[in-house]
Amino acid sequence: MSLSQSVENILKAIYDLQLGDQWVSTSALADRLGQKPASVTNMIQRLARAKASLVDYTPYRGARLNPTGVKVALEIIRHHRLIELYLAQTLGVPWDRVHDEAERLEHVISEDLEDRMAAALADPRLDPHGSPIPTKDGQIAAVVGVPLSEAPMRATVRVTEVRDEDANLLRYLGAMGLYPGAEFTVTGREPFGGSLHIRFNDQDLHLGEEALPHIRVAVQT
Amino acid sequence: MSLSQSVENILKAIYDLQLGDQWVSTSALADRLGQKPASVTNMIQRLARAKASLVDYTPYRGARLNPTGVKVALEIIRHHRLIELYLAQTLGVPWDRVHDEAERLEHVISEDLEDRMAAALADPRLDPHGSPIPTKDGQIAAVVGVPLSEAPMRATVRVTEVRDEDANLLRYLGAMGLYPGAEFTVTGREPFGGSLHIRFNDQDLHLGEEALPHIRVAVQT
DNA sequence: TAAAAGATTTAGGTGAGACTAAAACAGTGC
DNA sequence: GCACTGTTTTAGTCTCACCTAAATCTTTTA
Repeated sequence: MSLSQSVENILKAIYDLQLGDQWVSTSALADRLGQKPASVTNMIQRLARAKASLVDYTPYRGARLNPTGVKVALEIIRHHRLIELYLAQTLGVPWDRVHDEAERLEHVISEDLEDRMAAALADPRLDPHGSPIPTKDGQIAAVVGVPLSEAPMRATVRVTEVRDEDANLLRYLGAMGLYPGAEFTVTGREPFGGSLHIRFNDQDLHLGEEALPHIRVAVQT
Repeated sequence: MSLSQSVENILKAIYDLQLGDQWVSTSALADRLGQKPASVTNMIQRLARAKASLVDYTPYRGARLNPTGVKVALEIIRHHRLIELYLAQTLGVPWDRVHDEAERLEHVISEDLEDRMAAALADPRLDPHGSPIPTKDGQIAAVVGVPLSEAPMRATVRVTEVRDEDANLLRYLGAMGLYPGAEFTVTGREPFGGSLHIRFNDQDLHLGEEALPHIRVAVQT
């Protein structure tokens, strides 16, 4: 039961976009995958009427993963995040580049290689962006922290996760040393739009509004 | 100028089968690639009439790489062999399994990753099977040694290379410790067929005729 | 509540990469 | 030098993964 890269990518996209047991629209998927909605509809329909189906599909509602689909998606995400951490840790690939590399590698590594990387990293729980790595048996830790946009004013917070898709943001944060684990204080918020001023490491930084949903923080007590 | 995996594979196959500037037949390529001759003809024709052509093709004669094609093929082979060595050395993948893994990975690693692996291995010259790794600028060392079938009787020889495609042979040789660098003596040859008896490490081993062309040795003076 | 706006699907098309069956060609043997 | 044999190409078909344009459905709004 080996899947094409296209299928693996669409499963991953559904997993990422699905909230609870809600449906994911074809246009949201098309957006995420950089394809046209009609193309996604087509793929999803083929996927849904395959024998060993992984997704449920209702016309005009959208798609969602069934339990088997979730398991498969988590396997792919495990590959992705293990590879990211391996590349960062062992080969020194900067954290803003590991995503693109993992995006291609995740589809072609064997289970054996997965196991060897995991062992070399001593069964890690988090990737370089702070995202949890699913276990081999398909468990995934709950998300920690809240989006930075919801952090209270003047609070001291610790970065728990930075979403890995936006290489520019990662480069910017990385240059500042603002990795998961770093602590900073929320010093101000623009009245409209909501971009944020923070104090980190004796520097005042400004985070644009579009960056905030990509950053999760835990408010320190 | 990024090539599909199918195209990369066919270029590699032509490189492997091409002797000097001779033509490689479509059926030989089909054999090597596990496809039908008609499929190969089709692919080659498309390849040959592409603008930036990498292969010459003459109907009923076959295909061969032009200088640009050779350069591209060597880049892919560099990827393949670097990956093999990296997996063996760094992750402990046994030498009979690195080939299959590299076969998939070679098409998806970035130049940056190639460089990082090469640096981690201190710019290696040979892969785990003793095959030369092309340099980044497309040079490749000459083959060392002769096929074991041509080794003289009672000679002491040193293994220089074992072709990586036959996992069973690699497993057998590996179990004996017979890696590149190992020395043994040719003790006997079967009159017909030509399978070989050797003495290595105080053991008498028997190598079937089909194994001999896959093993290259340097005769010790 | 009906029409407009927006989202989604259907219909039809393309190119890559494979296949089979049939036709064309090349090399050999008489 | 011609027929036979085996190789190679041509012709036609299939699936996958995308696309555009047109039709259909859903939701919003007047």
